Amino acid sequence: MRVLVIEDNLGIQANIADFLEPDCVLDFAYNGDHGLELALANDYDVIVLDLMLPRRDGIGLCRAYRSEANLQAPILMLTARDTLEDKEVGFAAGADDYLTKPFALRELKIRIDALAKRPKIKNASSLNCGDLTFDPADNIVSLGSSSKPLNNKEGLILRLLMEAAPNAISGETISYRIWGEEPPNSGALRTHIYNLRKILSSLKTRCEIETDRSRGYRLKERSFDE
Amino acid sequence: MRVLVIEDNLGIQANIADFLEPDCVLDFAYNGDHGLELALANDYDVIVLDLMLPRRDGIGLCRAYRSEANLQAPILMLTARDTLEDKEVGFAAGADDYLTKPFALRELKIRIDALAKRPKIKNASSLNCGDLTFDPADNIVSLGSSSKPLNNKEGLILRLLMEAAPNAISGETISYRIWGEEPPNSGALRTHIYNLRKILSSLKTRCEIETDRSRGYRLKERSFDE
DNA sequence: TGCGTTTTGACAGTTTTTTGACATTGATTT
DNA sequence: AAATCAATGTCAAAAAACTGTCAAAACGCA
Repeated sequence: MRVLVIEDNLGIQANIADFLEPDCVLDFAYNGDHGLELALANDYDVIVLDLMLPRRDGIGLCRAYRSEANLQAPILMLTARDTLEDKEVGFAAGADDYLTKPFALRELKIRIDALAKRPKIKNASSLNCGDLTFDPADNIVSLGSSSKPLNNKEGLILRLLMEAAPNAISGETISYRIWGEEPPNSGALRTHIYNLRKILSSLKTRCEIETDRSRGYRLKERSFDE
Repeated sequence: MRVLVIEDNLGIQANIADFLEPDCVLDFAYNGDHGLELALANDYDVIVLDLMLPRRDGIGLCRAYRSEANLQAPILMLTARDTLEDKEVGFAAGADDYLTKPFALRELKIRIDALAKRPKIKNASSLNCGDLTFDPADNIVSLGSSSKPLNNKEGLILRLLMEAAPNAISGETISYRIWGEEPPNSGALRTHIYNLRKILSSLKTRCEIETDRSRGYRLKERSFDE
């Protein structure tokens, strides 16, 4: 079972780690931004979310996750706030369970197990931009009736481009989202972009990958006069 | 939203009714037998279950429901018992949430709403995909009159594939669901898929296990022209 | 022990991913 | 305007990863 714990208090973190570690693979995030990033990038069975976080508020994180994530893991909120209003806000933001501090670790464990049992919700998964459609579930780009399968990396890159569109996304960001801390040490990304472009143009789409020199890439619909 | 409330205390019942009635269609059961009967016969969005019941204990009811119901509604347990052991027993019996008396009606409402959001689990006794039928109870796949028994692992894998169909399910996920944290350290899964394929093709089914390279396997019905 | 189940390990074939060498581009400096 | 430099495009080929195949070994149980 994979669990993401977004909690800045190191003591609580350590407790949770000790208690859950035998049964779970745990990832930790120490602030909201990092937490959201991990949550979106990976497929967890449960997300444990403290509401008091540096960098990004837990409620906001939860909302953002619910609206952006493709595969929705259940979220268990953890907080010292225990008024009904707080709970209402938490559940309204998309929580699935709510535990107030101090709590027993065993109860946390029990509730995590219960949450993990329920099936995950899939968000409507297909993306589009201009005349193009991309379905990350099966890595297929299509324009009307014609379509092409992408391989894994190409799919990831196109997904990032589509999610970012019409803004540019930096090569560094793409690289980090795909490879994490250790990207290949040569211009692999360049090659993938090159291949993606070939595939897109073979589809005769009006979308193309623009490069914004030294800033990144952008997926854009060509205007008629080009 | 349809909610079944299994609760013998008339006062609590009335309170719940008053509070939830505007948003929910409520059914009430006053004892365990009646509760189980209603639960199995109807399709509720949530079941609120008091644990102290005449005629049939709530825990037993919950277990019975989980093993017998085809469409599994989430169960919220309601009880005065608040020790961790009680909660453990409750969740182990199949509860999805657990609220101890006395509780605020608003909190009950909030949690009911949260539970209702999640999709219900299907407990279909037999699965099918295209022309194939698989009965997980006795591990037999069949197509019309011809059928083949599967061994344990093959059955588990076919079940996962059928549940996921028509989507792909990753090798990692299958592996985790079958072996947990410690999968065999060699390509056992590959071998099982290989054998499953042989069995399927011996049945002359139009379903086949497609592989989605680097993303997993998918059970798919061949189209006519293939 | 014997038998069915499950895992292992080796190999081959395929696809994906990375590498590296070189060309091109655009901005900046001289 | 020419020279320069970093960023990017292009492409083929090497490397790595993934998958299918199958026989044999290990396991678990009656």
